[in-house]
Amino acid sequence: MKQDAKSKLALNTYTKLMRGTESVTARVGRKMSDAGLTISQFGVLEALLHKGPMCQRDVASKILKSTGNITLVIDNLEKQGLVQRERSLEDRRYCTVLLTGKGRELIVATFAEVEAAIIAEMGVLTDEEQQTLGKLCKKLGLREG
Amino acid sequence: MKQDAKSKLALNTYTKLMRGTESVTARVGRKMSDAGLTISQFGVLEALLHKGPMCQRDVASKILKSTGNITLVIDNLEKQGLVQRERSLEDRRYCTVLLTGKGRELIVATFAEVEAAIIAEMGVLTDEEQQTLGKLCKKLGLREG
DNA sequence: CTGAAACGATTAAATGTCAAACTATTTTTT
DNA sequence: AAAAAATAGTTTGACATTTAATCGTTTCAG
Repeated sequence: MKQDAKSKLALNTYTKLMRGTESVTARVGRKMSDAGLTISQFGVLEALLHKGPMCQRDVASKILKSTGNITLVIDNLEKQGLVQRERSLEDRRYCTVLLTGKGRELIVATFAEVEAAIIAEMGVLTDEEQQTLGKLCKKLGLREG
Repeated sequence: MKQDAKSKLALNTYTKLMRGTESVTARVGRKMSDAGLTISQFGVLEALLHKGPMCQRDVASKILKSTGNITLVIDNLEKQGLVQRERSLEDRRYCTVLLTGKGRELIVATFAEVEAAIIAEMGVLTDEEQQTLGKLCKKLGLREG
């Protein structure tokens, strides 16, 4: 294949990857916003649900956002009574963040919705296609830079 | 395959898709921020470069953002002297947005950088893999909802 | 033990994002 | 032609995001 055609293929593939992903993200994201949650808020609650209480730094690394960001997201979740901060007694630099009852209820229900939406989205691909897609995406993500 | 395993596969594929795409986006996006442009700003300039002057509504639909958003992005580009607004004379509701010389220079150079980065990113996949990835992503994006 | 370095969290400033309300202009209806 | 509907753009308010600066706390080295 000529270099020029190779470039076109690469750009074309990139575009399809972006469009497809955005499209899926938008539809799955709607389940979150239907529940009154942003994607980040959902991510925080989901991490707390599945990994248990943790400090803000760990939350940040779990959802791949900056710590400055997490402060605000948790502020907003706290205002809504979905999570609670507890300053650690042993090391007062740490804030442990934990779900409230209300928060747990909401994230359990919303997670189920989101999970179903993801399964529906991926359902347009056969199992084999999904495996292939996963493999290719993993390859793309590898060279962490 | 059992339903449970099917669900796991779907969630797993979704995660890989998101991670891989984020990873690529971050690295390609660095070329834009190196040039002092945000992703949105790049998108606007690129549209103007390749499609020629257009009104804000068309810019918005081209980069898939809300019109309220575009107003601000173009405000910021205008402040930097990269684009220029011209109120249409026939229909005064329309603003035609066009590149300045400075804007054209910047986007031509930056686009080349970004294009090279994309080609490099996709280069970890063989041509055949790229074709497969493109096809699968297209399938995922289809059911516009 | 004390000062320096490291670390977790917070804050601030710049930009982006959307949705919704609003303005100005044009087109359509009656 | 006047009223109503549609359209392009702007503004506003709430949230997100990053980077960099700052605050308070803890650890560690001398």
